[in-house]
Amino acid sequence: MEVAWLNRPDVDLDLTIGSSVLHIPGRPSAMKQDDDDDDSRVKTLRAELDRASEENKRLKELLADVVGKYEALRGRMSDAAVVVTAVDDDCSSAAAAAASVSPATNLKTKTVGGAAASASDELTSCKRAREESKTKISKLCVVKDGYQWRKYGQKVTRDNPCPRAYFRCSFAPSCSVKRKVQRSAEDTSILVATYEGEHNHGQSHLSPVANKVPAIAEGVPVKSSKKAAEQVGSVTSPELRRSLVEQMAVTLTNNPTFKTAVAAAISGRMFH
DNA sequence: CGCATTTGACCAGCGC
DNA sequence: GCGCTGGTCAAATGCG
Repeated sequence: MEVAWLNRPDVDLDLTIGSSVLHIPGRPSAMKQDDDDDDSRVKTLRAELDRASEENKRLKELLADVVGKYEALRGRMSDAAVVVTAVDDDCSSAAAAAASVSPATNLKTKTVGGAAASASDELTSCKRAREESKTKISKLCVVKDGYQWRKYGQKVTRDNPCPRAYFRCSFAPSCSVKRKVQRSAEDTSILVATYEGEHNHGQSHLSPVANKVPAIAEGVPVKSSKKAAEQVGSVTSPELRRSLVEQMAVTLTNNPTFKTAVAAAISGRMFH
């Protein structure tokens, strides 16, 4: 959209009227009385015109300001559209496993389409916040990596005030994989996940290899722990990385909640 | 009523 | 041996 009329040549906003406008050439100056009257009238008119010019100037500045803000807003709208599009399109190049920035109402563990989403300690501890504002989009990420996790413990560790949650894979009773999830001490918006062990069973909707990048699977920029780093290190080949990216892309593309959440988050940033 | 989560208690490893 | 810390257990609790 464009404020086209602003640039039209037939619309001239400059209403400044110079003193010459009031000059009446060739007028006889003999009649003193009339001259005095004229002088006072001229002064009055000039003063009025000065006021009008002043107001015009102010209005012009105001309009310029509004147009500037409009253009800025338009630019941000474009950027937002690019982001959404990127999520939509670049899903084909995103990382492995399902990760979703979800509305808080999805925080509780649910089984969806055979895959399970496990909530971390932080997620469950924020139930109150969820109840307080169900319409707000949470910054928290619902963990969704294709496996079913069962929480079996929680502990506050020494180096981090945020509690650490312990999960076991409940997809198969014999599976010994464990997962630890803890909010980063430096940035509480970051969830750090650590995986231990290997799944000895198939995955519900993702290939087992996706599980080897737990950090990415959490949908958060993870500061990899030693063990997680070891596991991530096992998928450093470009082919494998590409594969993981494609898998995550598909998952995100098919996740309407993710799209909605991203759009809501963007609009929330724009108007606050 | 069944299942998942919560949470305090317990255990093991490690450093002093 | 003691204390600290991380990890696990299991009874209690909540929810659908």
